[in-house]
Amino acid sequence: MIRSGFFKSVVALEDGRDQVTGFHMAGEVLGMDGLDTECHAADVTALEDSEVCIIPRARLNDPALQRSLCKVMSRELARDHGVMLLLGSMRSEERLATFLLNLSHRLVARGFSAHEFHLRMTREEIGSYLGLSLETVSRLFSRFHLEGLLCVAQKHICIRDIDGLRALTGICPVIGLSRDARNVRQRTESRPAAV
Amino acid sequence: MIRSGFFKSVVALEDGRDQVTGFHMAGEVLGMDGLDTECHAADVTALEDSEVCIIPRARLNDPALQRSLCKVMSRELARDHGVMLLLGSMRSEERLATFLLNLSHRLVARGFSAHEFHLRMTREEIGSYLGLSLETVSRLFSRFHLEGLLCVAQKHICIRDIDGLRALTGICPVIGLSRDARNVRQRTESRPAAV
DNA sequence: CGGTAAATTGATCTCCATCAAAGATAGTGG
DNA sequence: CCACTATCTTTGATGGAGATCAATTTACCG
Repeated sequence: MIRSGFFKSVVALEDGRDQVTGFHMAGEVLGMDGLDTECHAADVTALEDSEVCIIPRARLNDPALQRSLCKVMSRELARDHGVMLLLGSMRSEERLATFLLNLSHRLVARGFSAHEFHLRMTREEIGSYLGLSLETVSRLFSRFHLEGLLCVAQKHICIRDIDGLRALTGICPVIGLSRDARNVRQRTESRPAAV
Repeated sequence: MIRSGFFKSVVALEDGRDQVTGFHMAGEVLGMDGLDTECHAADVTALEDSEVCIIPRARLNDPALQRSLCKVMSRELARDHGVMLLLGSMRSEERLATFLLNLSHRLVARGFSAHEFHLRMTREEIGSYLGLSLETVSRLFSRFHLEGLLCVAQKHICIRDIDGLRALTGICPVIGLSRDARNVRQRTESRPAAV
C-alpha cells in the first residue's frame, strides 16, 4: 500500500512492446493482480521518492483485511473498465482531458490543489497509458495551452478552464442503460433468456 | 455466478457511446465492480439462454466466500490489464487473433472443441470489445479466411491454423521486466526512491 | 415468404503514428 | 562554475491503418 509518492504500473508483451496500465498515489494498493497466482502481470515503478507499507501474504487470511481488499479491487475493476472505454472509443483530445480531470480529482481528494500540479510522468508514459504517441500528447498539451484550457510549462500544469476540459470529454462512465439496451431487451423478449 | 450460457458486459458514456468490456461464460462471476458502492458501472446482458446463481449480499460477509471472490477479482484485474494492452498497443489483426485464441482457450477449459465454435455475439459487439468498427472486424474475418487461418461461415468459426494465429499476436502478456526497466533502474539509482 | 437485423464489400477520408530535427532541462564530470 | 551529455519536449512533414459512408447480400424469425 502506498504511504506517499507516485507510481506507474506497466504490462509487457514478449516482443518488447509494453503499456502503462495505471498511475498510483497515496492510499492505493499495488499488486492486486495475481493475488491468487503469486505471479504478477505488471511491473510497478516509483516515479518519485516514495514510501510504501508492505502487507505480508500471511495477513491475507485476515477476514477484515480481505473485506477491504475486496472493496479496493472492485473499485479498481470499475476504474479499469473506464480506461477500457477510454482506449476503445475516445479520441485523443478526450483521452487527455479525461486523464487530466481524473488526476485533478484524485489530487483534490488528497488535499492538493485542484488546478495546479506537477506531472510525475513523462509524455511518453502518458501516451502509453492513453494509447497515444508521445508526440500526440505533446501536441495536445500545446493545443490546450493555446486554447486557454491549460497553462503548460514542461511538467507544471495549471488548469485554467475546467469546464472547457469537461466539455471535451463524454463526461465520464455513467451508471444506467447502455445505448443498445432497448435493442437488447427486444432481443431477450424474442429469445427469452432463462436466467 | 454463471451456471451456463454466455454474457456480455457494457459500460456506457452519457453521450450514448458505449463499449463492451467483457464476454463471460460458465463459472465466471458477474458484477464485481461496484461491490462496495452497490452501484455497478456496467450493464450485463445474456447473449443466449443462460442460467445464473445469485449470491445474496448478506453472504459477502462469509470469509470463505470473500477469499474466493478476492481470487476471482485478482484474475479479472490481470485480464483487464491484458485488454488494456490490446486496446492501447495492438493493431487490428493482432486484436482479433488474440480474441479468438482467448475464446478458444476458454472453451477448451469447459470441455468444448478448441478449433470449432459458434460466436454468440455480433461483429459489432466484437468490434466494440476490441476497439474496432464492425466493418473492420468483418474484413478481418474475410482476410483470415482467405489466408487459410480460419473457416468463417457467419457465426460458425473453425480455426484451421492455430499457429498462424499465434504468430499474428505478440503472444500474450508476459511476466518480467518491462522494456524500459533498465532506464528506470538508472533513474532510481540517481534519484533513489526511499521505498 | 416478407420484413428486419446482421454481414459483406467497396470507396473515401481523417485522425493519429511515424519519421525527422531542433530546443530545453537537468544531472555529470572536468 | 561551466561545458557536456543524455533525456525529455516541441514542432513540422508525411503516410497509413482503420473509421465512416454507402450499397448489396445473406440469414433469420414470425
